[in-house]
Amino acid sequence: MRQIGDEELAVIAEIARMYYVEGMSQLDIANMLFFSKAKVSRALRIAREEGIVEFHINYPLKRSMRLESELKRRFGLKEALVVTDLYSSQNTDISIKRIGEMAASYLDDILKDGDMIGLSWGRTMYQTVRQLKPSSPRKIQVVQLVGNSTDAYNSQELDVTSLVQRMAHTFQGTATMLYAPMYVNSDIVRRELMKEQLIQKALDKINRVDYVLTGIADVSLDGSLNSWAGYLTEQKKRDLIKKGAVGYLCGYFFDRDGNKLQDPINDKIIGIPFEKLKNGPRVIAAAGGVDKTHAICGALRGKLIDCLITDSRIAEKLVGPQGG
Amino acid sequence: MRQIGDEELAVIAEIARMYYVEGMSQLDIANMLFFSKAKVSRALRIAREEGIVEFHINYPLKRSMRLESELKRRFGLKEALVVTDLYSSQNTDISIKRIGEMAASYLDDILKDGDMIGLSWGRTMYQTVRQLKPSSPRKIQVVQLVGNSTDAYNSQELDVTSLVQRMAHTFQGTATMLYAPMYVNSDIVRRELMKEQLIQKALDKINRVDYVLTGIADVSLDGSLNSWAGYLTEQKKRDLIKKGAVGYLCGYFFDRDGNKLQDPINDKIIGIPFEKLKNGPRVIAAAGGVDKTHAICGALRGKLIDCLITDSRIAEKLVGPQGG
DNA sequence: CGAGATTATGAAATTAATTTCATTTTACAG
DNA sequence: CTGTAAAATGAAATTAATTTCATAATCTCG
Repeated sequence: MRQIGDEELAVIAEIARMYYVEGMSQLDIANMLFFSKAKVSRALRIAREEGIVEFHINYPLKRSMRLESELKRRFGLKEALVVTDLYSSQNTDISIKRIGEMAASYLDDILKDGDMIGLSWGRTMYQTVRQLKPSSPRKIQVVQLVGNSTDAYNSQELDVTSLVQRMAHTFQGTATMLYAPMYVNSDIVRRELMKEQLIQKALDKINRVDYVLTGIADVSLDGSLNSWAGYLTEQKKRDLIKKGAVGYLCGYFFDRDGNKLQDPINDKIIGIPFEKLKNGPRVIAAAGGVDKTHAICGALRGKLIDCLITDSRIAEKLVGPQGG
Repeated sequence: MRQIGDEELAVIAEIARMYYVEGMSQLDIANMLFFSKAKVSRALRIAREEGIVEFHINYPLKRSMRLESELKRRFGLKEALVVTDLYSSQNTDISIKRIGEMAASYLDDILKDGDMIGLSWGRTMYQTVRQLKPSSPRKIQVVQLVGNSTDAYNSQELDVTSLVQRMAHTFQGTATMLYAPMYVNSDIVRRELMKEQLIQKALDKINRVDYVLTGIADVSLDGSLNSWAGYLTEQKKRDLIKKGAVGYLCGYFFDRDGNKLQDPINDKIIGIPFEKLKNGPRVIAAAGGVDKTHAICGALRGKLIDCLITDSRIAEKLVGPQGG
């Protein structure tokens, strides 16, 4: 993508301010700054694309009580939050933003002084952390649940470590990082690494978290394929799917019944133990997007999660006749 | 103004989300919700007007170092912050928002644990407090500098007390309120009131603040006239202007040299003593808008303030040949 | 330096958003 | 119930924003 200079960015920001904040017309802006109308229009597009201008809706997201109680009943969930729209968006990014907003407000509701919460990685986690607006600060402990993935889609911000630190900072709590890669191939190296003081201490904290906050990824040939690039080969993915993988959560691939998949990759993880997910902390999964139904359904059937935050489109499918 | 129902508000919020957040066209939204295009367009107007959608520009405001140092030199200010535009907005509300944004970021820079800051009232104060985004919490003490004005333009949010509480809450500091009217006509009543424990304690704190944060209002026949309505009669204003009043700050009317105006109204105040402004705390004044130049100039000449936060249009006039 | 490719530009064409205006619906006093 | 005023509505006209397209500027690599 094309690079935008600093000076240019300032002009774009100014144009965005004039248009959105001041409500000037593009024509007036163009005349004032001696630009063509086209240039102003293009500047505004860049402002939106680059996040120079952000839109915020001061109105709470709508929830569907019907779907929430149906989900709870059907899958024995302790809690369910279903974000509804008046229409159904087909855009994954937007679903994820909305689910993240809902998750952020839920966390603000439930977290209390002294709580320990473990964080996983992914776009939904990023959107959740980004949108946290604590109504009051809390001395929570935020713990990194899994090691760092190779490059977290090449973005600093999506990195687990950053998320953990950001969340801790937002609540004015403390952050505990797990300074290790998510997967370590050599058994010997992994075992030794896990004995290191620093790692050991983090793993110990992971075992004591009150809450686990994670996303759920779907494993399919199309789907979120691209996101995984650079860190899971196309071949390996096909292999996993053949073995029955439908979803992925906290580093583990699981099948349609939510069982940990029999594959070496699932034993190379540095992070929260799989069994710990099923008993112990309250596992909050925030997940949505174009089609994560199978993945979420697997996680639900395997009782991997206690609280699901999703959107109405997915919830409808989950409670539908073929759902449970 | 017309009343908008709750259900309708939800629809408007949803439309705003679809248009601004998701980037859908108004036509698509109209088709999806079975509305006319006109209705969607009107809903979006309401969303903007009612603040259901808010625009945020992720780019720092530009400052003019030239004007800042010139102001400091010319008026012996300890500090000056000048917000610049690529163009000159004629809209007072927007100037005030921008100055408030700058003031908010300045406060985040300077306030330290244990600092005591006194707050005055007005639209600029409101915009400042609203836009505070502490980079870290601080145990500051926020003190109400003047009593409550009769109705603060009929708006709860603009009320000094609310501002003080909100600022304290934002920084996670403490709030000290001055539970009294700003002006008390009867000398006896005023003196007795000031002896009350609660008031006395507040006044005592006021005398010990490290910073004073205030706006500056201009006193002129047109100008911000309307804002003062209900609390200063047209006749009284004419009278004050005849006596030489050009500006107003922390409850006091002052003349073009920044001297406290000789008028009974200036002795009926419950709040920070006038002399205290000139020696003691660092007085930070945030002020701008269509024409506050005379008022600000008076305050500067009288050395009523130590730090001025304003916009480039006013700063240019202040440093211009006729300025000092 | 220069040929080819890439990117930037603004006038004009197209598409989208807003406003007008005539009509319908709703609110409400009698 | 009326009758009247006020508010809401959508088709059409107007105005605003975006995209296209032809051209100009800039960058890239031999």
